[in-house]
Amino acid sequence: MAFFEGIVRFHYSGSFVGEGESLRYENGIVDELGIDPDKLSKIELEELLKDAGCKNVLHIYYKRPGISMCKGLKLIESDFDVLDMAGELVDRGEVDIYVVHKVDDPHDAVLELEYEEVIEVGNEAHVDAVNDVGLDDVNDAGLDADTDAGKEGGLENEELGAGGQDGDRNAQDAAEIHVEEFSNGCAYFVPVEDDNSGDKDPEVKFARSEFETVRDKMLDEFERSGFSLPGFRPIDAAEYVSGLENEADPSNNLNPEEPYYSTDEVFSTPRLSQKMLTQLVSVDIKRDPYIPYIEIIQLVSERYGLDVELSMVKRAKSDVVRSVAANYEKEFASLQAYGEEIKKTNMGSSVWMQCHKDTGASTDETNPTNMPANASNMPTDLPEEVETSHPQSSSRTKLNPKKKKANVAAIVSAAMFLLLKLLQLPKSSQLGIGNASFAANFLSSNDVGSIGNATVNITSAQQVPQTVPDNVPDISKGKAKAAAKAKGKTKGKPPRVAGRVVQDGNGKVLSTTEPNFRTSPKSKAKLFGNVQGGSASTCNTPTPNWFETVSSASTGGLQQASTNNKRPREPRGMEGYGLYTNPQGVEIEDAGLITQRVHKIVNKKIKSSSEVHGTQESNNSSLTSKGGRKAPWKP
DNA sequence: TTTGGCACCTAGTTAGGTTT
DNA sequence: AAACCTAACTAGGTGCCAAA
Repeated sequence: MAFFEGIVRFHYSGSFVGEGESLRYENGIVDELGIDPDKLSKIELEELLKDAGCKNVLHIYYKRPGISMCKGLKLIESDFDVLDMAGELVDRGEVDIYVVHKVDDPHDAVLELEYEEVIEVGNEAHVDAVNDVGLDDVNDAGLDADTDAGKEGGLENEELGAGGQDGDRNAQDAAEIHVEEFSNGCAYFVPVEDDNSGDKDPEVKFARSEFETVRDKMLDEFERSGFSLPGFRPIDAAEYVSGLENEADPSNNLNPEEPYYSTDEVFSTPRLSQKMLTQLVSVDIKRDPYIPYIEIIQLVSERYGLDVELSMVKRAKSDVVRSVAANYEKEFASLQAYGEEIKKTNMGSSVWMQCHKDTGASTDETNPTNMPANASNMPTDLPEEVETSHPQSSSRTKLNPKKKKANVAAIVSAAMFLLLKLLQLPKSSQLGIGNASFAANFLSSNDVGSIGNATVNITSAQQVPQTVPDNVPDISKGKAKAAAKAKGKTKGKPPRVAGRVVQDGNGKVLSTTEPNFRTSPKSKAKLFGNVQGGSASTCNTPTPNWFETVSSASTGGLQQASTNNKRPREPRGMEGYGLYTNPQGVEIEDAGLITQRVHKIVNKKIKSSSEVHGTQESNNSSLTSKGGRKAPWKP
């Protein structure tokens, strides 16, 4: 039940006319609805309009109350805009929404597209008309229409309504202007037709012939539409197979009201290429790199009315992510120069950089950092090679290729880096919703031929605030609570990482101890296979010195890795803790809750007959060697 | 060359069982 | 009841191939 409903006034089926302060929306229908601002979303808005019979929606604007039409219109592009609008609705109690419709006639749409191409070659005469056709480039900053096409042509569009434009001009008007321009010297073609350079080059020659084909088809298209242009080549009826005769002359159509759809490859609806899709969704993917494919498909469907295949979406997303990563690399590469510049231009500045390498060394020697990276303590006595995955990356990517190998020291170094980053947070800091995790796959083989992999996850837990901060808008509190609730669903109490961090008063890390990864003897046995009592895997890698097993509460000795002699419960269980102290040694806070989970999933090529850990310790992967699902295990 | 479809593979989550 | 674990599941990435 809504506690508050604001009045939302929908204006649709009309169009913007006038200019400047006299800009207005005319010939439209107005519907008023009482709406709970908390329930507003872009999809909800579109649904409401759809229910009202409002079709061909191109753009939705809302007008900020109390501000004139020409300055107060804001384009609704995402839920963020809707949130802004909801804020206005709460403040003012009402808000106006204006709908700009698409051009109905497909012919007009074609002309509109082609018309913009004319602008790209710098024909100033058309700039105003573009805005008339569909408010395409009206933005939210006072409707300053600044088109990319206009920019390329060295033009700058005038503010909507302030440039002598007739808002009620329709696409046909635009097309006529377009045609006039063509008949007056065929501006689109002249630069190419007059260019005789490179005639001897076969590629240029071929390109010219292609151009002529395109030009002729385009002229044919105009002819069908009743336009007479210089250079027109009459359509050869022989080119058309039976059933397409009517296309040669629109007047022969049985139903003149029926819109003409060309089957011409140039003017028919172009196929949405993967590259185009990449452009369409790149903003959304950059905004949320973890956006699921299905959401992208829905988004494209809702926003553009296009159905796209999953594999296309996959590739598009992949391209965007790759391009972003490339940018990161460039930016990272310039960090040092940036730091030098800061020191040079701002005397007295200090620049600290913490670098992490994928090689064995964990720090760059040139780094003047006071954050100990413990490179010298990095263990090097772990199993041979590991595969790595990037923190917070859920899957293998091209940037983290399957075959990429790094030594164990690098893995632990990376884990350390993550841990230090976590501990480095000031007392009041939160990582936000979500886990930061690091995973390493240990590929272990040994002389009896078993091959396995283990995953070590170091996960920051409970980083979601228990209470929603006051500065979080009401509208998002529910989501934050839901996320917090969802995070809290993790079962059991995972083991912890122990470490000591000394901070200064500003939360800056002065020193740390190397964290000890503590886990049960059984898990240790599974990882390293050298504990008395046998092991799940039969590899005999020495236990690294950083890997600490929990001692017995009664004997103080190490526990046996055996299901019939399990580690007894201790008051602190297996919990480690992170201790924050100030330089005087006074505890600041319990860093805790940086957890480690150790799993082992072993794909044994030769199954051992002595699986000492019983049913729970089954080392069979749930996957077959072919990647399929195995039948559920039954005792 | 692009796209769709598929197989294969990996990572992360969680329900529910087992052990202590 | 807590700690720990596995199986089942979902989501996603990569490579290959055939068709357009």
